[in-house]
Formats: sequence, structure tokens, C-alpha cells
Amino acid sequence: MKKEHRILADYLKQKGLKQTYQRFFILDKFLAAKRHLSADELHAMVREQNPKIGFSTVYRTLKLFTECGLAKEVNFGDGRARFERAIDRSQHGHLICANCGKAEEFTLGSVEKTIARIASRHGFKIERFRFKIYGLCKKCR
Amino acid sequence: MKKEHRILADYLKQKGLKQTYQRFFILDKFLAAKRHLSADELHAMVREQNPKIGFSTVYRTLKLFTECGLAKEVNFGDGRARFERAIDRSQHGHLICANCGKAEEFTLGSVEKTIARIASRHGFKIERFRFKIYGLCKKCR
DNA sequence: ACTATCATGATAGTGATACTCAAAATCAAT
DNA sequence: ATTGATTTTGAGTATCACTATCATGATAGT
Ligand SMILES: [Mn+2]
Ligand SMILES: [Mn+2]
Ligand SMILES: [Zn+2]
Ligand SMILES: [Zn+2]
Repeated sequence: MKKEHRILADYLKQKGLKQTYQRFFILDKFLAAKRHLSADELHAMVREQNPKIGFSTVYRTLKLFTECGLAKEVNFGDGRARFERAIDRSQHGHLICANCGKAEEFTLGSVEKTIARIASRHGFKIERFRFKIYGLCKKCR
Repeated sequence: MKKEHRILADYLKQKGLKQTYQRFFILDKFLAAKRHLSADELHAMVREQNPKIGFSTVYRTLKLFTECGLAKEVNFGDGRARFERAIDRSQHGHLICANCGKAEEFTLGSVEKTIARIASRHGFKIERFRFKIYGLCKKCR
């Protein structure tokens, strides 16, 4: 059994929720995608093989993934939430192209220490952070 | 005449747009506020003294301020755009409290150099960037 | 003052997200 | 395997911020 299936199964058990076919099917599709996906986009992928699964379920399941740490929600300023895998990945920021919309990733490295220092100075307890750079990518500039 | 009035007036002239009472009235209200304001919130402030001014005008005027560099749009993840003064202020990030919703600011300092380095490594032309830390503020933690 | 052009403000439209509920599925107990 | 309590699903609807439309009004150059 995949590590991610284990994580989801454990979370569901812990919360008294049910292990449904849909939840694990959507998880597999989600993990197979490399891009940052909106609920709409993932639903389109899901319904190719399984047209019965509704948008509501995909939408709710993405929120479930976010709750249990399997996914992270990101927002690139185009008015729709996107989701990305969050297991076995290092923290990263996004370079978002204003022209083609693509989001490149960059590792944060030393910035993470800076963030910790800033937070402690303000007495702020960090839950998560987002670092985005908007502009033009190599191709579009 | 206020510096900000000058900037707006110049921008309007340059673009062939008109100097209206509303635009400068809204600008004064905007500058007087210290918080990060949504269009709704600014409209509420504006209509206290001037109930004739409509939401559409406030909304469009905030976009105009953003175009001419008087304002910056920020998004704290609550599904509504907010705006802040952008003249004579240094770059800063935001510490956003998940409990009380307040947004503290922190100066970016050395992070700006890091950003420039990251961008050049990717051949990316920076237009603007956003650095947000979500968590719990001193009072709420 | 005249006229072209732009702005305003009320209204309606859009699209992503969130809620509702009847029918179906899950799962623990028998 | 059957039962029954509980959760989930999927379709439909509602909500909310934002955006577009357009008749009326204001601005600014002549
Ligand atoms: Mn990413
Ligand atoms: Mn700020
Ligand atoms: Zn691009
Ligand atoms: Zn707080």
C-alpha cells in the first residue's frame, strides 16, 4: 500500500470518517499529476476514467487532503485555488508568470531561517507561509 | 497640494482621464486609513461623509490607484482583495493571524537580495512579490 | 456655451466556492 | 449476511466577491 494511502486511511480512522472508493481514486489521480491543479482540473482528470464522480466530491476531497497534510493549497492570484502534493517535498516558493500563467518553483533554503527569526521577534506562531514572485518567465520576458 | 494628489493628477493627465471629485475624495479617505482595506470597507468609510458615491466607483478607483502606484493589492486568503498605501513605504511582508485576522508587517531587509538572486537564476523578470506568514499572533497563540 | 469624451452609480451577470438534502455507501454490531 | 446508525455522495441551489453594462451626468478643450 502506498504511503499516501496509509496517511489518508489513518486520518480517516482517527476522525471516524469512512474509507470510500472515491477518496482513494481521487488521491491516485491527484498524486499522478505533476502540476498545480484546481478542483476543476482534477475533476476533469478524474471523470475521464470515472464519470460518476461529481465535482462536489473532488472539491471536498481536496480539502480533506489539505487537512491531513497530503496536499497544500496555493493561490496564484487568478481567483481559483490550486493544490499540490505536500508529502516528501521541501518547502518552496513560486515564480508566477503574468503572461503564460506557469508557476516555477524555487527552494527556500536560508530564507526559512529568516522566517523563523522574524516570527520569533513578533511572538508569532508560524503555521505556514507563502512566498510568491510575480513577473515574466524566461520564455515570456 | 499633497504629493499623492500630484501623482494621481499626473497619471490621469498622462492617460487622458478626467480629474473627478470622487477620485480625490476617495484618495483622501484611502490615505487616512492605516489598515489594509477592502473595497467594501473603504466604501463604508467614504459614504459616511458622502453617501452618493457608489461602490463601483470606489472599486474602480482602487484599481486606478494600483495602476499608478499609489496602492498595492494584497490578499490574505479570506477571499477578498485588500489595498494598502504604496508611496513612501518600504517593501514588507505580512504576518496574518488565523484567529483574529490581523496582519502585522515585517521588513524584508536581506530577503530582497535573495529574491533578486533567485529570479536571475531562473531568468525571471520580477514585477512584484508577496511574502506571507500565516499563524497565530502574540495575543491569540 | 457647445460638444466630444469620459465617469458615475445602479443594476445585472459571472464564476468560484459553499451549502442542502435525498439516496447510497460504509461499517460495527449482531 | 442482516441490520441499523452514521457518513458520504452528487445534483442542485445559494452565496459572495468581483466584473460588465448602460443611461445619465460631469469634465475639459474649443
Ligand atoms: Mn509548488
Ligand atoms: Mn502591508
Ligand atoms: Zn511565461
Ligand atoms: Zn490574532
